[in-house]
Formats: sequence, structure tokens, C-alpha cells
Amino acid sequence: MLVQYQPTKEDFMARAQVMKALAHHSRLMMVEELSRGERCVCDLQTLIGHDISTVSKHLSILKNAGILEDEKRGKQVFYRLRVPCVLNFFHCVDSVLQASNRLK
Amino acid sequence: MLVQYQPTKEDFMARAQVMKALAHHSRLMMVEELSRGERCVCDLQTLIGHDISTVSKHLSILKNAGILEDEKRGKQVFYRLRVPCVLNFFHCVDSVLQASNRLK
DNA sequence: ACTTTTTTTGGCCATACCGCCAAAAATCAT
DNA sequence: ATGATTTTTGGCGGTATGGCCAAAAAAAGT
Repeated sequence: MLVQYQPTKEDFMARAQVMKALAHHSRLMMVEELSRGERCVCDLQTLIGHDISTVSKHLSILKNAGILEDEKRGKQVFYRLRVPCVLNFFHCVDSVLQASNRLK
Repeated sequence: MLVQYQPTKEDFMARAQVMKALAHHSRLMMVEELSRGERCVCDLQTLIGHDISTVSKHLSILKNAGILEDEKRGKQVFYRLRVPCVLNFFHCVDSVLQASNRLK
């Protein structure tokens, strides 16, 4: 069930965990890339440009938060968005930036 | 203007800055409280239960991110939501938690 | 002017985060 | 079995975060 009435401190901690997973530019880039379809780790590594172990750790953070799911096919692991509504965050975040003139 | 076509790495870093501001349970609690109207720092201190200097720092993080604005009236400083769309995050975050059974 | 009330700032300390490298795992091909 | 490819895991070091306390600032009352 959804949180109702008065969410507890634990509810807010769980929510913050999800927000934390989205609070890094590399992870946001990966989420946006995955909005266009599933990608393997190596695809995302080319996108991010960091060490593949770094990329893998970012992906596991997003997976543990419940935002992504993965599937192994052959030697590759494919990640995809599990809850696409997180894409809506971008619109609001951009309007926050717009309101504070931090967006060109 | 809003970000269009291909957001740059800097765009994603700016977005991540906003997400980071929301990536803490105390700050999420304050945002929800402020959705019901403006509050002074002391009100939010009673809500959060931490040292008032801690609360003040949390508030300045949210303010610097562009999420809150403040107004001084007399001895008190009142904070309020500047971009209420951040409240919509809760719905989506809860559905992420729901999908991963981390919500009661 | 002094005191009280409210908030912010600076500094300290413990913990968390993020990058890399090296090594381990897992799968497939030879 | 050996080797190549892809991903994950463990560990290290530098930086950032979040709590508290003490002190500074700012406003109002006596």
C-alpha cells in the first residue's frame, strides 16, 4: 500500500534512499539513457567515460534502490528502468533550476 | 529555457545538485511540512528534533538548491516552498519502494 | 546599553561517498 | 583445459556530508 496520513521517519528514510540513488550526475545520465531502452554495462561505460567498475557500482546503487532491474544474457548484463516515472523528475528539477536561473 | 535535445554533463550536474538537496530524510520531512504552509526555523526544529544549527544548515541547502525561499519577519525566519512540484516526487518514490516491497 | 530570543556561521569529528586499480566470477570460444 | 570478454567485488585514498557545540548576528523588549 501507499504511504498514507502521517509517514514515519522510517518512511522518509526509505524515500531518501531512493532520492540518494538519483543524486549523482552519472546515475542521472544513465537513467535518461535507459529511458530509450535497455543497455548493457559496456554501453553505459562508453556513455559515462569512467572505469567500468565505477559504472557497475553506480548501476548496483540504482538497482538496490529499486529503480533499475538487470538481466544477464550471455556474457552481458542488461539494465533497464523498472519505474519509468522517475523520468518525470527531470521536468520538475529543470523548473527548480529555471526558477533559480541556474539553467541556460 | 528548459533543457532540450541533449543535456550536457553540466546540466546533469546541476540536476544532481537539486536531487542531492532532497536526498536526506530530514530535508524530505521539512519539504512535506512546508507543503502545508510556511514555517519558521523553530517550528521545523521541533519537527526534526535535531540541534537548531543542524536544521538551519539543512534549510540553507534546500534554499541554495532553489527549492525553498525564506523571509525574515521580526526575529524569525520563515521558509516556504518555491517550486511545489517537488511534492510530486513522493508519489513516484513511493511506487519505487512499493515495487521493491520496501514499503509496508 | 543590556538582555533575551531566534537564526546563522565556523570548526571539529565520525562516517559515507566516489574514483581507481587489481582480482575474482561468469560466460563463451578454441 | 586455456584464453578472451564482460561484469562484479574488495580495498585504498581523497573528498563530501551530517551531527554537535560555541560563538556571532540580528531583532525586539526592558
